[in-house]
Order: sequence, then C-alpha cells, then structure tokens
Amino acid sequence: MKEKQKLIDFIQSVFPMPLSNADEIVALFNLKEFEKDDILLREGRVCNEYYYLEEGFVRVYTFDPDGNDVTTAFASSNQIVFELFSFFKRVPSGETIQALTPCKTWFITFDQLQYIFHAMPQFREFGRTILINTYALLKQRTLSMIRKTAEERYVHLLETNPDIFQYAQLKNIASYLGVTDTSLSRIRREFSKNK
Amino acid sequence: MKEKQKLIDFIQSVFPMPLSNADEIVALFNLKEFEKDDILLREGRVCNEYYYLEEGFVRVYTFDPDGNDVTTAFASSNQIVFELFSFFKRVPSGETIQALTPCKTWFITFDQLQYIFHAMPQFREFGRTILINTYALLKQRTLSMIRKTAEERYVHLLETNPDIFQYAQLKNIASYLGVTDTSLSRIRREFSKNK
DNA sequence: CGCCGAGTTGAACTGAATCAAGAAACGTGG
DNA sequence: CCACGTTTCTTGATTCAGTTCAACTCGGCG
Repeated sequence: MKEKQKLIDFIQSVFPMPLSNADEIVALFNLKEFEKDDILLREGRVCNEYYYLEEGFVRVYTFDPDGNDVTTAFASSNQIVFELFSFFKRVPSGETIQALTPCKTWFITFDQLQYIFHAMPQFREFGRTILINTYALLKQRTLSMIRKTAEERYVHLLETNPDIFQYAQLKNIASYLGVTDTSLSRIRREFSKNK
Repeated sequence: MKEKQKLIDFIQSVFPMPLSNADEIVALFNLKEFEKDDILLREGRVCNEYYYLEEGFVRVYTFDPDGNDVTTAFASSNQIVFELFSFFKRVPSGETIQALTPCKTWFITFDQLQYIFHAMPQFREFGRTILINTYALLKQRTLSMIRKTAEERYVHLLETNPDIFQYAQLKNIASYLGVTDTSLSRIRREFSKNK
C-alpha cells in the first residue's frame, strides 16, 4: 500500500476523480507528525497549512472576551483540519489547533492549494465540498445550541463522536457543548445511572 | 444608471474584477420580484436559485423536531440569499426563505452559476468569498449562543442589525436569538428602561 | 364594533451556573 | 516505587436566568 493511500482514498470519497489526477494532487502533500500537546496552528498566526489528519485527534479552541478557553471543534482521523477563515482570507487565526494525541498528517500550503486549484480545476470541487460540509456541521451545532437541552446535546455527542470522550478532557467537552464542567459532570452521572 | 448597477457594485465590492467581466456575469442574472410574505424557497425543494437581494428583507427558517418554527437567518438589501447546502449539494432544502417586505432580486440558477464558474474562473473567488463570509458569521453566532447571555445577544443584534427589529416580529427574532418571545419581551423592557 | 394575532406581564418553576469543598488521577522528583 | 503537589473531576448548597403557562392589553382590520 502506498504511503499516501489513505489520503487518496479520502479525496476520492469526497470527490471522485481519475486516479492519475489524484496521484498528481497528493504528490504535493507533505508529511508532518505531531506529538501529544503540539500546536498545529497558533492563534494570531495566519493559517498557512491545510492538513489531512490521517491518524490522531485534535482540538480547536479560542478564548472568549473574558479569557475563557472555549473549544470550537474536535477532529479525528480521516478529516481535513485547518482554520478556514484564516486560511482563505489570509488573516490571523482566532483559533488554536492542538494535538490531543500523536498525529500523523499530510499537508499542503496555501500556495500549493492555489496551484492545485489552478492546475486541476476538478480539485476545486473537493475544496468546495469540504467547505460546505464544514458549514453544514456548524449549522447543526448552532441549531442544537438553540433548541436542545444540555443533556440532549451530550447524548448526541456521545452517540455521534464517542471517541471525543476518550481523548478530550471534561472541561473542554463542556465548553464545546456550551455548559460548565460542573454541569457536564452531573449530566454524565445522571445519564449513566438511567441505563 | 444601469438597472443592474447595484449588483455590479456588489460583486466588485466582494471580489474586484475588470468591468467587462462583471458585465458579462451580470448579463446572466434575471429579475424576480416578490411581495411581502412570498416564499423564495420552500423547505423540501432543492434550492436552484442564487439571489442577490437588491432591495427588501427576508427571513430564513426551519422547524425543529418538535415542530417549532426557528428562524435561522435574516437578510437585508445588498446581500446574497440562498440555501447553501441545498444549492450546492442538490438536495432538498431544510429551510424556507420568506420575504418580510416586497423584495427586488436578481438571480441565477445553479446551471448558470456553474456556467459562469466555468467561463469566468475569477468568479469562483466571488463564490468562495460569499461562502466563507457566511461561514464566519455563523461561527460568531454559534460562539455567542454558547458564551453570551440572552441580553448580550439582544444588544448585539440591536447594534449590528437594527433593521431586523423594524421588519421581523418578536417571536421570530426570539427564536433567532435562542430565547422565548416572553423572555425577549422582558429583556427589551429592561434594556429600554436602563438608558 | 368585535375579533384576532402580537406583544406584555405576573407567578411559579426549572435547568444550569456559581461557589466552595472534597476525592481521584496524574506526574514529577526524591 | 512511593510521597507530595497539582490538576481534573465530583458533589453539595445556593442562586439566577430563562421557561412555562395563563391572563391581560393593545392595535389593526374585516
């Protein structure tokens, strides 16, 4: 199996294209590995790398006006990881991306991505699909913040992303769910009791 | 002044391009006007039109699992209006877009947009910018749902989009803010008292 | 004129926050 | 490998923001 096979499969699963094109695209991706707690992107820097996370688990967070650490996203193996707004607008990122486990990634820079978009226009469809999917997920999350109780959000997360509970700590999951860690601890207790 | 001057100006403000190109692009946009309460897009239909709202005010809403009407967005003059996910993925929309005032729009269909993207690749930058901006706004909203009190969200909306209070009714603003109409009524009273 | 939908107000209730104190888990150095 | 300090998680008591439900006001419109 080729070293970039998973990346190729991922690209094909998002937007199928001829193998020769896929090979050409992935040729530009470079390996970068991170230790636990390493920073993939630091707040204040312009996000210049578009990562495919082959293996690992990351947390994306920012600070609210009161200085509290708020988790805005988690990502696990076989996902694209980057800070969309900073990357495309070339402005400093408001968010930090941190490895919660050792991570194996393949990445390209902004310039390389522009080059691919230019040289292989089909790849734009891939980029757009990633963008649209990211948007759709955020939309669901927003709606659930508005209409669901903390326990419903907890149960949903547990069902859809159980791995988060394995790698992230309580307070970070809590801020992602929009509750305090105290509340999440109680919710978890009540929930495990009732089964 | 050309009838499509505002559309041209808008496109140029988002992504500047030679005038000849802009003219060629807007040539494909057609006029559509709506009366108050008309539906621009109905839930369940595939969003096939990409609207530039030259004049007017619209509300985007969906129904939560309990059948409650939830407002997910408002849009006013000089904005792009469409249901991103449905439009690009060609799946039925989960949302309805409704005119709250008479609306003057210029629109293109999905096929026309694909054609423009193909014929005038620079216009892809316009499309991407719209997408990214939409994403950034949603992200801000999500964060404010998590970290801000109802009153803070109210004040922020009042300061950034005062026109919403002119055209939309209380219960729709309330569901947009993630509170009940009862609460919003109280918040508004307290707030106007303290000034 | 009378109705009807939109908004307001009150009273009781509740989900989640806050504050504070323990318990458990974790890591670091001796 | 244990001891100690630090951080994470749990638990209890209390408070509070926002909901619920129901009654009432107001303005428009048929």
